[in-house]
Amino acid sequence: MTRKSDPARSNIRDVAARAGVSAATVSRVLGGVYPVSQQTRARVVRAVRELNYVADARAKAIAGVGTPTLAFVLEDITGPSFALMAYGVEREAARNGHLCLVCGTEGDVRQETEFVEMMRAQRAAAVILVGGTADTPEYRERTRRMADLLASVGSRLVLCGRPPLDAGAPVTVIEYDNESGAHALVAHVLAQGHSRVLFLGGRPDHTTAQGRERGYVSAHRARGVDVDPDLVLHGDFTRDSGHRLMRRALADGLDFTAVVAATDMVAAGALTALHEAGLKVPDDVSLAGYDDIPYARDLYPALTTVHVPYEELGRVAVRTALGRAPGASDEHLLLGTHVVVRDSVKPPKDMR
Amino acid sequence: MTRKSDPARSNIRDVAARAGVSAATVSRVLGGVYPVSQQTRARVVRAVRELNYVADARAKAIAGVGTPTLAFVLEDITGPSFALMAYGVEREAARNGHLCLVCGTEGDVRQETEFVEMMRAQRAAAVILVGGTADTPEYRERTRRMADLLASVGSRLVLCGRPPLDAGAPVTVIEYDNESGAHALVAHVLAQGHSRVLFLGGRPDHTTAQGRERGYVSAHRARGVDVDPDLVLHGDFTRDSGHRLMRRALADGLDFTAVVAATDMVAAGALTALHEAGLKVPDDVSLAGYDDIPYARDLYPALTTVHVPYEELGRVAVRTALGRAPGASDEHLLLGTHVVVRDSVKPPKDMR
DNA sequence: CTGAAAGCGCTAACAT
DNA sequence: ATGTTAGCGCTTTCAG
Repeated sequence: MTRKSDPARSNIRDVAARAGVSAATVSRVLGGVYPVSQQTRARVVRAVRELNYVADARAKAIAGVGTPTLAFVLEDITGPSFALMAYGVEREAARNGHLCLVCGTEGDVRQETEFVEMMRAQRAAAVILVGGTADTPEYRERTRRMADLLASVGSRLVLCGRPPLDAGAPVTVIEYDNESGAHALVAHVLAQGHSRVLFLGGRPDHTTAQGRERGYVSAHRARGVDVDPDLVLHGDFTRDSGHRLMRRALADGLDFTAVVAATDMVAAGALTALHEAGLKVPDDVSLAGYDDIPYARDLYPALTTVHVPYEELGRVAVRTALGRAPGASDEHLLLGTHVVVRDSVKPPKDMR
Repeated sequence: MTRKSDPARSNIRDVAARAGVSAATVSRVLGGVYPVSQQTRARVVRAVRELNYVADARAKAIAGVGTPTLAFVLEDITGPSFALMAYGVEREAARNGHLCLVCGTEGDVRQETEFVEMMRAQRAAAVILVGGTADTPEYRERTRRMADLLASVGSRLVLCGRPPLDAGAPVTVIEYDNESGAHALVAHVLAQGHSRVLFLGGRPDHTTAQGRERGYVSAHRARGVDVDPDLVLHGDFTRDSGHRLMRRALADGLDFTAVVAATDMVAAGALTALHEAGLKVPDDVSLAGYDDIPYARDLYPALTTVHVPYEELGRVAVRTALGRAPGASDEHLLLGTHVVVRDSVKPPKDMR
């Protein structure tokens, strides 16, 4: 028995039949600009309406005229900075008539690899991978392979805030400048007169965390103040990590007058711990964050932090991805950041 | 000239040729379970690897074996509660082997309609529409039409936190209980001894806002305290709205000892305004929010609010959507909420 | 201006 | 176990 399709779903031939024309004609009137007589066009349009017909986008795709698709692969869309990027990506994709697929990986390499392979099968125009990771040989190899595979089907890999690959890989990498952002921020804190500033960092092998930590160190060096290794703590980029680290620092009786957190979320956790300990910010201790997530200014006190143009990052990612030839070799963009001064950093007590 | 495809992209026939078998055989070994001799299988697998072949998912789709897709349409993925739902939707979609398309509408009806039509063309398994709106006849009509159109291609519309349609529409609607959540919250506030509680509401025609406002009113009624109409203000669900409304209330010299905001974002804005005015929460005035977004507990003081199971909402949405027959008529789920007591609500001064 | 037919890349029924 | 042949739903030559 020939697989007769569901009577509800009408296809181009149903429309053609109802309009008394050929499928080719229907395709033409729907296509837009091909010359068709008023008569026929009207009949076809009518049939289309009566049948509520829409051409199957997948069929169009394989015939070469589909809606292009873009994929956005990230760890967890719930993080405010990721959400901002997702927003940028989606908006820019829509602006360019692209559909936008999202995939969460929970930081799991297997899921990431599987998703990318699916996107390759989907013939996605580009796959945007976001979020820092450890920059290991394994990472480079695996990612290089994904880039090549994607390129082989005419797609393109975009790395956003991820370590770049070896030269020649068919990828676009877009980063924001973690090191100089952190440098500027810490310089600001030091300039207020602090000399013992606690750093609440991320995973030691995570490139984003590393960049920010380098900025912390270089700012000290630039000002000629030593960094006390005891003052740099490691955790991850979550609120809970900030909370835990801060409590521990307090319990350990660490000596500091300011704290710089690797992300605003970490700062939020730290702030709560500080409050719990009965410490006032910025009167007793200054606090700064990083990312400038929307909630930063609603913390109390409003958080001094580094603004990262996440939404723009997302937009740029799709723009350059779509602008590039698929097989083109690597390209590297670095977006700037700037510190935004709010109320959480003040000179230390003994300087007032 | 026959449209010879890009030599880089290899198709099933290239693989077949290289392995010295027919396309059908390749399809079979890739398909998995169909009997193929070890010999052939090995050769095919080899050819596949050498060519980095992946079957075109769109072609598979029209042949009837594609990866199903799910669409998530929302106003702005940047809002924390939306992000949470998006997370739930994406995770549950992935768990079920579905791809997840997201579309932002910026609250624009035109964009929404266009997206839904695109999804119909994509033959998405389901389209999940989220976020309250005004429940007008226009809304019902337009949405009913979308539901019918979707149903006509075997897809299904899911309304999440949106006003339900008239009976018989092929939709699934999943709501969270705004009214009783607000009722419980306001009852809690009143129970602390407050009798003049300011309500920072949303758009008067917005169903979510209405539900929460009804809860505010009914809680008063239940306790036999009159609501002063001057104490219910309208804005929208943003942080800025909360800030503005709160400032105005203060400037106008409104008399109240507690404020209940229609969302946590509104509460965050209000809290900032309160701080700016030198008022202490909860010592001078109590404050409560709604939604229990992740940042609620990092506000200072930690915000008493109503927990809405947003992630679960997303998961339930896809589960029921996928579980339902496409043309099935309406179904209505109501998810419960509960108040989470933190530090921002205390008895009023004169009660201590 | 319109239709017949070939093709896009894949799968499945039908033969061997 | 494998190849041949129809499809799937659409677009686009190629002929009129």
